Amino acid sequence: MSGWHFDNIENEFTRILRYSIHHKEETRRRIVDEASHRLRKDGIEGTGLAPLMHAVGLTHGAFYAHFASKHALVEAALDEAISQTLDHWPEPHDAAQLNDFVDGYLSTAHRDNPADGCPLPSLAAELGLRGTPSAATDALVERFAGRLEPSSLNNEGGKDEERGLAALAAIVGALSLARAVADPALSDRILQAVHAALKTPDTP
Amino acid sequence: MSGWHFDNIENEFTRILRYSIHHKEETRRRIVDEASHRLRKDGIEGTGLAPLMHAVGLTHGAFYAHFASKHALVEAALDEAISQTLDHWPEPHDAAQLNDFVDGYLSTAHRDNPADGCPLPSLAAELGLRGTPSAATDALVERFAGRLEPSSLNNEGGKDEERGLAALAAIVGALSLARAVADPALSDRILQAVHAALKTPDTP
DNA sequence: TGTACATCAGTGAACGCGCGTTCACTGATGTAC
DNA sequence: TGTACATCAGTGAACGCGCGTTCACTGATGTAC
Repeated sequence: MSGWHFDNIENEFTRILRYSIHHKEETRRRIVDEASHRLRKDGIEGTGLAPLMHAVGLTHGAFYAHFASKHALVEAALDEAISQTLDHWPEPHDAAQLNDFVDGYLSTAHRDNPADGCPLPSLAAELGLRGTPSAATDALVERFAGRLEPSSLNNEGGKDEERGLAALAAIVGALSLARAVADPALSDRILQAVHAALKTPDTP
Repeated sequence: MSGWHFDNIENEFTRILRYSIHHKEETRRRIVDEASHRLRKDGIEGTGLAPLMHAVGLTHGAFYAHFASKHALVEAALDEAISQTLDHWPEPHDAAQLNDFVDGYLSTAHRDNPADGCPLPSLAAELGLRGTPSAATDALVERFAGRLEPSSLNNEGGKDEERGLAALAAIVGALSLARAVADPALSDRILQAVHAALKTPDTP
């Protein structure tokens, strides 16, 4: 009797998990993933819900089965972009890995593919102007700056933390500017210039 | 006879200049000026023509008496913002003036008033993503980088031009990030960090 | 001086469109018995 | 096995709104004679 009762509950629970939640979670994940790329490529205002949902293979009406509002999606998609970014450029453990980090960040591939890159160069301005700053952005800044600490922007003075933040500002600014200028040669020179400036003293 | 003829033309010309062109030019100037501030504060997509025109004291219908399209206004307003920026931070002639330059650019006043500041931190991403890069942006980057050349981002190696571009990337990135983060303390630390990194070696 | 006319910056209503959001409905899946 | 019912992710039409853009019109200014 009580066994049957609990079995019933478990079956009900399993059914919900197996079909309802798993399937819905997967769809939600696909929406967030697509949005995280579109956000970095087209900006927040430039990312419309209808085109987004159609890219995922659904009609736009389905959106509100997954999110309360566009703002909720933007938060989730930004978190996803940040998480992908932190995974893509992991903590460097020696000077060589740090150089790889900087090389990759300042590469033309990164400049030319904002959709798959760091959200800071593409979204920092919009996040700042629109007054929707999230703690996630702060976390990305702090963690990225931490990973850049061993590099030295300056010859002496200043704490490591300061150097990391300055290096982050330089690479984010470099990518922003490299994408904004019309002349490809100038764009390359910007990346190169910051690359040279960030060379650690022990790797001349 | 011919004198009367030419006088007539001159009067006609004067009339057109005094009322028509002067008045219209003044109105156009007011539209461009207002737009240049709104662009830096709200972005290109965030700047609507109707609110803009009403801020200038006109109805939105009058807009197309002055500009062929929103795009034409954006170009003019960006040129104006760039020109204002170059005027506001003139060529430094010694280390002290260069330090004033960097101090002003990285000030909390500049961070907190994007409408009156450099268009690069607020507009670089939108200009890059939307694929509307103008030669004016390139000119601002080149000239600003030139003005920052005496500063050294690195202890040695690299040409002056490289150092100027790297310094520009750092201050533009610093402002972008300082505006994007939620925590005011982190925002201040970013400005401070780049400020410390850009201290010239001869002014410790 | 007075009347008829020309100019043209600015008005205000309207257009088609894409936006974020809502909602009654569908249809596949699974349960009840 | 077969029929009646419940669930719920997704559909598709519709909403109000602000956007960039168009256009017939107004009204102040000045000329013609």
